[in-house]
Amino acid sequence: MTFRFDTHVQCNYCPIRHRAVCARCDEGELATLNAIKTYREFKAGQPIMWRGDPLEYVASVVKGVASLTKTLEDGRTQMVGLLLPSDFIGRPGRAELEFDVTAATDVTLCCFQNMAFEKMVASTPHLAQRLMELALDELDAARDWMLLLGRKTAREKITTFLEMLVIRSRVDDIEGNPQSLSLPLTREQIANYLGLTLETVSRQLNALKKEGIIKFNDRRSFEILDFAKLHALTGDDADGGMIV
Amino acid sequence: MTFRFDTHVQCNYCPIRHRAVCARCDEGELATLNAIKTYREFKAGQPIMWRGDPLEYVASVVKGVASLTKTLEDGRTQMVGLLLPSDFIGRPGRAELEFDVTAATDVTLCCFQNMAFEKMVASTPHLAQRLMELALDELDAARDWMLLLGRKTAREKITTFLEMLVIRSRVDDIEGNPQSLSLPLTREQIANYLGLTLETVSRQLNALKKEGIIKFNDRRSFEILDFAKLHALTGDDADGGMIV
DNA sequence: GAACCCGCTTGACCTAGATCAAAGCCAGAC
DNA sequence: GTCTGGCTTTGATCTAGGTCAAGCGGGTTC
Repeated sequence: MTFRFDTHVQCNYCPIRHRAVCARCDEGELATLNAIKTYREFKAGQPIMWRGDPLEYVASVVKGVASLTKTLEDGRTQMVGLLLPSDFIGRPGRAELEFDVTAATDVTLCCFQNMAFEKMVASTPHLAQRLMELALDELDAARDWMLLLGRKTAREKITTFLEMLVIRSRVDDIEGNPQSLSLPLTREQIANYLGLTLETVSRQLNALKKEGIIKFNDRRSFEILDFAKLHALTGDDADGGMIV
Repeated sequence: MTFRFDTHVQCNYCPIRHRAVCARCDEGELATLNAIKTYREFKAGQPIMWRGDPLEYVASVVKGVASLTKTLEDGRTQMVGLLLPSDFIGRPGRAELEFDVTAATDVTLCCFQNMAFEKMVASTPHLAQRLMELALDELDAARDWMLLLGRKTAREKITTFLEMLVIRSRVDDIEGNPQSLSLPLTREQIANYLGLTLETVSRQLNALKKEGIIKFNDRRSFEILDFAKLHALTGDDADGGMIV
């Protein structure tokens, strides 16, 4: 089944219905949300929100990939989060963002006007709870990434990143080919996510290809040929908190 | 005024009363919390909680400094958080921790038995709200640190760290000498926080001393001699999100 | 007060990854 | 078809910070 998000899709048919901020809402709550939501589309590369802007709406990512980035005065940038479908943009009780949000691929958002949403959170424990869960998930992810940025080698960073894509996509593409994955970022974006340069990313990726661990179909999609070897290169322990 | 935390201090006299998880609680709510709280003390270096342990209690740091650390299988470790007075340990709705918590200095905690606390959160919006705020604060801090770990130079890392100590201590030591700051971590701990080696930390610190930007009183306390120069070395923009 | 330990400093050297530079490879525009 | 511009690859070189190693307080123990 495919959807067109430029129309007002019913929540029941929404692909992220059971994982997004609305996951725990009952039919009544959903109806209320449904009334205040609007879809917005962004082309790859388009800015979604800027750091410091007043936060007019909050949103769930329905489709596509968005990135959160921070920048130093001289232009060095670091991605501080990658938003995949069902992830949430916006922070309850905060007036503005601490980073830029950009569409990495074409993105569809399910947006809620901020004030209305806040009001609804205050009176809907199901929403408040879920928001807390999502915030804690992000915090865990941020801390895993701190370990990666501070202590992992280039090789470990790349393999950890690829493994994360596999794990997240297993959840996401229910019907899709589980082997062939899309690489939603350019080499430069990957570099900014991993705290590397784009040259190092390119070299590592091609080295993994030569070693028969991964294979590219085209430049933006790849397959894992040897998952065990990939995992062994991440530096994480065998069980490692990641549930596969 | 000084307190002895081995006795059951009244919340009203608690030094972190207005910033900790209980900040928004009214008198009645405070009484309930007061009834279920206990103080615990830890000597510097002692483990407070281990990763993967079931979370028996949650706590506020009343006094001292605790660290959150993650470790790779080969022993490389990265600090993923530094808990100063009023910071909270534990995560609502989560059964276990994703990292180790260790006392960096002597630490006093105000502990709440987990189940009782959870129950109280569910029925006390003041607590739930404050918990959410604290989680988002931690998330912001984690993301600032991701930028530091991924993109800053050793010099920038050290100066950012020192600046953070100054800013946090301005809030903390209301009556203390604002100039002389305690350095609550060893060189090795600082290195683990900044994604460096202890040798590099030592060299950078001594270089800053030679340049007349900081000065050591003894190995564990220092003064900032030139705050403007210090800030200029952090790589952050002039306004930079940090409110000083 | 000698021995020891632990955290720290300092020096010499090395390497992973950055930097600089030059092609190669599409995909879309005209 | 070919031009153009944005990615990507690949090579040569450089360097910040890591690694290894030796020594230095100064606080505690016996």
